[in-house]
Amino acid sequence: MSGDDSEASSRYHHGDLPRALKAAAVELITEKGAAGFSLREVARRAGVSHAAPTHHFGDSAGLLTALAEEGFRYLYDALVESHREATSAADRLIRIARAYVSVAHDHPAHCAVMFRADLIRRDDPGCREWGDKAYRELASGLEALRDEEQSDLDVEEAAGLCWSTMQGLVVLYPGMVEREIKHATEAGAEGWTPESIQDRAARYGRLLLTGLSRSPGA
Amino acid sequence: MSGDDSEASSRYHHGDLPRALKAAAVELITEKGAAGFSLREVARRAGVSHAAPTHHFGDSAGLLTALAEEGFRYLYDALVESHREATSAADRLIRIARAYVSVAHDHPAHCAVMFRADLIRRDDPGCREWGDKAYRELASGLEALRDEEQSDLDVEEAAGLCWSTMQGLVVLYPGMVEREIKHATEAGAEGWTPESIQDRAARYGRLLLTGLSRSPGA
DNA sequence: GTTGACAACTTGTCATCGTCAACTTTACAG
DNA sequence: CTGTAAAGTTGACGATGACAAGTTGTCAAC
Repeated sequence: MSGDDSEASSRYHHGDLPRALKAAAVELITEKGAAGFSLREVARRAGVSHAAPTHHFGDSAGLLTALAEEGFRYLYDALVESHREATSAADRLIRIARAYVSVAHDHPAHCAVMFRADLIRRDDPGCREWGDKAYRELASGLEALRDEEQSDLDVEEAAGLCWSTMQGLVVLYPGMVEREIKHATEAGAEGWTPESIQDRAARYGRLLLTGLSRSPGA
Repeated sequence: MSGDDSEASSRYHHGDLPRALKAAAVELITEKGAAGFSLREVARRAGVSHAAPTHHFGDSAGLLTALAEEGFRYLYDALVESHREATSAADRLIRIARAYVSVAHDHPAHCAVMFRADLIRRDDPGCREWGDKAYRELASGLEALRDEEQSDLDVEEAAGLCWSTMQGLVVLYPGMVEREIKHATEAGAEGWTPESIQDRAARYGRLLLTGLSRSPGA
């Protein structure tokens, strides 16, 4: 009746356990990476017994799938914002690149599982829905680019290229999703700030733009 | 003295266990993905006890690191071959793209661990050595491109872009390293053959080439 | 306002996993 | 023949994911 914990409503036994579990999972993955994830540890951090998550997410793939869905939602939101703020099609491509890196930086734990088919259920309805929406948002930005500047752009092809490049960038460079080999830098892994990777993403976007703006069917 | 098993020499107790373990690991990862990997299962498939791998690889990260090193070696070899067969700098970039996809297709298990900092020891000397060699081979191809066609190409930048794009391509498209969400295809995951992905990689290479061949500092 | 039913959560168990320590077997040097 | 070290085995420990069964809280119906 009176003893509310902090924020969540008193609809359930212990407040909003699903949310608490997802938060704990994010925290754990951020700390130890996707391989360090453990359902029991998540439950422990949420202050519940080791079997509590079962009733909300089924198994560990269920929890991680929920995280992936959330991640795609973040990506979708960021892309929509890019779309909204862009002043030209060219500007939009660069903003898309920055958006991708922003999401990876702001939500590393989500990104660490979003593309891991071995950890999540990629055919989950919600996960698919938001993933598709994010991809379609990217494609629509490229359609605008085609309409404004170039008529012979293969949108599907270009979207695949952009998606792949940004995904590779995020996976490959240190400090983003999980620390990674630093072949591309040789000089050292330090010196990679979120801003520098953002800038790199923007330059890549520009390079892609240049390539996409010429006749692709050469 | 006389009872050789099949191929390996009789130098050790049971032939060439390290090789047998790596082969079993490749088989297991190919079947069940990187997350389905288990040291004990590998030992089981190699016909030895669960603790045998310890004496050769230390722990599971040791075995996977050895696999990653092997994978980088495959990549290096493929890139060297691309370099050798190329008739022009432009042709080289396309061949590099194809090479990357070939390695991912021929050695999916290796590629599934090569970029997984949470599973391998990225600072392992051998792993670093071959990874660096592969990257430098890519960079040298781009240097040739710069020298032959364009003088103001930022090689480091271009190499990063190519590396990221190919990595993303390999990770993202179904049937390659591990089956993945298929946002980029929507129509369905079927219809993705190794050849079609190879062609896609080549087209991406061409697009990148177009972008890289113009002044990057626009 | 008592009862009953269901959701939320707990406790206990099982097979499996990675890692460690101790033991056994084989190869080879002296 | 003997001793030593590498190669491989057995056994054990704590931790994990999944499952089964029990417990607690909540809310609707009467």
